[in-house]
Amino acid sequence: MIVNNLKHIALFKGCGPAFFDELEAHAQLQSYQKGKIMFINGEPAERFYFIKSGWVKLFRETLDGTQAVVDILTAGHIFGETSIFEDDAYPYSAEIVGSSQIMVLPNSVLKTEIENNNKLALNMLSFMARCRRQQDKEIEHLSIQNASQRIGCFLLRLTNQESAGAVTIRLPYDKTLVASRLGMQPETFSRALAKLRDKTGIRVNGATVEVDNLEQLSIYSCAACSSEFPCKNLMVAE
Amino acid sequence: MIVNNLKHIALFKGCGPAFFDELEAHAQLQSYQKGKIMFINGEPAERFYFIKSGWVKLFRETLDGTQAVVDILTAGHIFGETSIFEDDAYPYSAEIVGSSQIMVLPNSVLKTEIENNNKLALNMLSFMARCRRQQDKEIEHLSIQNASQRIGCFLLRLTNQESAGAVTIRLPYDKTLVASRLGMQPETFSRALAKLRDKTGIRVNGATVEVDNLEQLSIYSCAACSSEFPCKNLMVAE
DNA sequence: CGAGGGTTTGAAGTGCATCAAATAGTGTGG
DNA sequence: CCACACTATTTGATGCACTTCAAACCCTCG
Repeated sequence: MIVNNLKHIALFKGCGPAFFDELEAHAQLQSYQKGKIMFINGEPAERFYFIKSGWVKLFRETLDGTQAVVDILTAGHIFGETSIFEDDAYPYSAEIVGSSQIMVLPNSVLKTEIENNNKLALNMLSFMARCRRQQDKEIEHLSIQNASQRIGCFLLRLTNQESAGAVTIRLPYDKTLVASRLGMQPETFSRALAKLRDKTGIRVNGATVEVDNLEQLSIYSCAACSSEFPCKNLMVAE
Repeated sequence: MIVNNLKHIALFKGCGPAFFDELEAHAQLQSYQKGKIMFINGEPAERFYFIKSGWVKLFRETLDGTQAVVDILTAGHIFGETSIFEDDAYPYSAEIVGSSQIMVLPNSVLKTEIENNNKLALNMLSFMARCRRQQDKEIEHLSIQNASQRIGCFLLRLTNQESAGAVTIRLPYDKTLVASRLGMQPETFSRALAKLRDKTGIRVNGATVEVDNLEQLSIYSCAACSSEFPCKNLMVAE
């Protein structure tokens, strides 16, 4: 079954075989190239999507063309599903930013199942609660962290929190894209990363960042954050 | 019954009398003075709260004491309820900012009911979806609107969208508090409001703002917003 | 009337954006 | 394998928006 991947994500834990059969009946696995727009903000939302591989950017844009990046997702994440609670319209636009394999699924099946299967409704609630918490943090960071600290925080989220000592981090996508994800200009990103390097002793080489002392990075970045120390992982993995 | 107010809010539509009886059995109606801290971020979350009257500020603060205001709520809103999906810990702190009458209720009853009553779970999902959408907007505004535009947007949300012509708006609380709600300093608020006045022809007198031409205000404020024009109401009323 | 908080104003500094241009890196066809 | 085109990234110079610190002003309330 092509929907097998879905069986392992937390959101669908506790859903019966009938549900997966129904999904399978309408599922399509597709490949998309960088630049492809999956849907745009406000469009009627008939489908949700599961990312098997690749990268997807969620964003909104104003009349004058300025973009606000909502999130950038990768393998294992779903998107477009929340629209079933919001007038069946997508609350953001989605664009492929790295060639992706994506499973296309009907929202109607999900909606029906949520209405009838309380377990799924509860999973969905936990999921949404985690998203809200993440968004809360996002708001906090935008208002009280400076550019360098936001980058540091971003790097910390890329490490597996467990590793205490030295780590090597690879930026998952373009620096320009990271910049937009963090709500700053590419030029600012470049300068702020250089400043972070000077302040915390990290070494930057292209998309590779080496950190000898995670704690020092944490002290600098998390100074302006309400999170417990050290920073809890903010990723909403599925 | 003191919980009668709860019967009319959208979240609890479809809940049976047994649920309200159970709530009633543990409900307390209390009065609190300005300055009272209801709970702090991270504390075990045993209760949720319904505001009968007054104003409550939700916020988080960093080690160095900087505050990030999450939201400011008034009569008809509930808070502290999302913690039941988040390790039973409050995700923010709550402080009374205007003397309030508040109904104190046990989270356990709510949790049990959500687990057993699918209708309530679905209501909760809609509610959370609306909150997420609001937060999305919040993030967008912080990153692409300037101070004056954020104030204009805030004023527009205080009007009842219907009224097309001239309106008189009263700021619901301190200018200092409005400033923090919008993520700016009181000084910046003062100057940005003056700028907004010059740009849109509104008249400001203490806490009273008179708008002759809502559209002009809307054009100025919503230029940097992805919302449909004019701005949809963002309040998450209950 | 005087104390104290809220609000405004002034002056100076900081951080980020913007515009412009140089540099590095990548993929292309010859 | 090189030259070229194109994009990503960095660097420099400048301006604007917001913050910060300081002080004045205003308003309310005892």
